[in-house]
Amino acid sequence: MRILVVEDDKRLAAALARGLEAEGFAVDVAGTGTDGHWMATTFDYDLMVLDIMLPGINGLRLCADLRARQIATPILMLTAKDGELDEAEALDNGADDFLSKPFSYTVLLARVRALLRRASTPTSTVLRAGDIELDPAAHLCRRGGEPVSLTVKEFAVLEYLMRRAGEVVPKSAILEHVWDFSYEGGPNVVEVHVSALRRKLGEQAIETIRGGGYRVDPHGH
Amino acid sequence: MRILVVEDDKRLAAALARGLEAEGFAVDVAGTGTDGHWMATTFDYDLMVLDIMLPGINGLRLCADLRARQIATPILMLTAKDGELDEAEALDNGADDFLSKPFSYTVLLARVRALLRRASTPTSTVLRAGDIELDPAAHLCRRGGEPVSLTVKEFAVLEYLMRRAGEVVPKSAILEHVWDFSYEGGPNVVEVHVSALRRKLGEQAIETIRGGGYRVDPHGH
DNA sequence: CGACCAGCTGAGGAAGTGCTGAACCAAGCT
DNA sequence: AGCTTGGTTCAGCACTTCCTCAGCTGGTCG
Repeated sequence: MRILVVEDDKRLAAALARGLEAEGFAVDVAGTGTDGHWMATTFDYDLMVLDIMLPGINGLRLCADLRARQIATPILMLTAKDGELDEAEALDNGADDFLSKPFSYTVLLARVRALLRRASTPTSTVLRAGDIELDPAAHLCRRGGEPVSLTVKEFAVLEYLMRRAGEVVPKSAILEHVWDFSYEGGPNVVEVHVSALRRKLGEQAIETIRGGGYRVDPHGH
Repeated sequence: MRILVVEDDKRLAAALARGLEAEGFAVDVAGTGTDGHWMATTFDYDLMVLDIMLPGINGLRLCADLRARQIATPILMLTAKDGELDEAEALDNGADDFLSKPFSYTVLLARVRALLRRASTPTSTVLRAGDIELDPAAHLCRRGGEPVSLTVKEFAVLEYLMRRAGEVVPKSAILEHVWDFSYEGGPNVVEVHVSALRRKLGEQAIETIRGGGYRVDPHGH
């Protein structure tokens, strides 16, 4: 899951990024509204956190503009302390939720989770594909009922593939969603992790589409 | 379990804090409605105790506002002596329960426990996971029927993990809920206590998810 | 048929993460 | 006061995880 944070306060931005990364999200940070706009329209995020007060384009404008471009990504707006007006405006401009500063990281995380949950399929927390099931909340993976232990990265890759079960997912997409922006390595990392996953889950768990990417079959081969 | 007490009578507030802390709760105290509002929106509490009469924002307003912000934390309202009106109003404004002054500490504690119980699993006072059972009210822990003596902190950590049985709980979450506001230390404290718990309850009682957090299995491994 | 390209995988190394024993401190008890 | 107990910090250790690299495989196309 990839998140864009647009926030000009460097300390806050860094804290958010660190915290969210610790939860397994891939986080990109933009320091101005203009940068944020560019990144939001250039890459494909699963959620955005926008500060309302920004140099360049402000958060409300940014939000409204993204909506106008049909970008439906959930947006969490950070409003100034006790600015009740801001909050109404945030919602009017297409934000999904707001949070007034100062806020605790835990609250933010809860909101982020709620938004992601609301945005994704509103059913069952367990992902299934063939004889493989994956429970992201419990960090639990089973193959034919037998538990399989996965590392955090492996889990993230598999989760992403399974959320897109049936589709061919290009390596670049996996890279973009599981690794963050600042990662400079090549697509081989993905291959390495897929290889590890296959060792644990069986050859046929993940199909390779040469020149295209990977694919997990929703009904197991 | 972390509790916010908003009470302007310093003596009462201190007494409540001391008492609840002795039970193993992490307690933060606010002396005015305004402070209370800030803390309630900034940190993530498991329960709040609000006095209805407060300088700044009064208890009812505070409560209503928190509900408007989608904060669903259980709220116990302290109403003035025989104010039957207050009680109805408390409930109307989103409080979960009330207690009219003067009250005994024991009664308060019972209500607090009831609210916490209602908020998590909607049944039974005892938490169970595999062969481990935990009775927060009696401060009692058994492993396979055999009593195990736990310190207050150990108990608190285990209780939090067991209320979230099945989920992966990040160390940061444990820190936020078991330690209060003023604690500045790192995540190693959690490791130390988990280590102690494992020594007493067995290696497999608490699972480590590297890079993720800890998890207790509801059915015991 | 042979060169090339995409992808696979084993090895190795560096960094990160977690565990635990020991020391230290504060508070309560005798 | 001394003792005991619980909580915290710290440092060293062990282990895992992740990434890079390089050689390999097998399909594809000139």
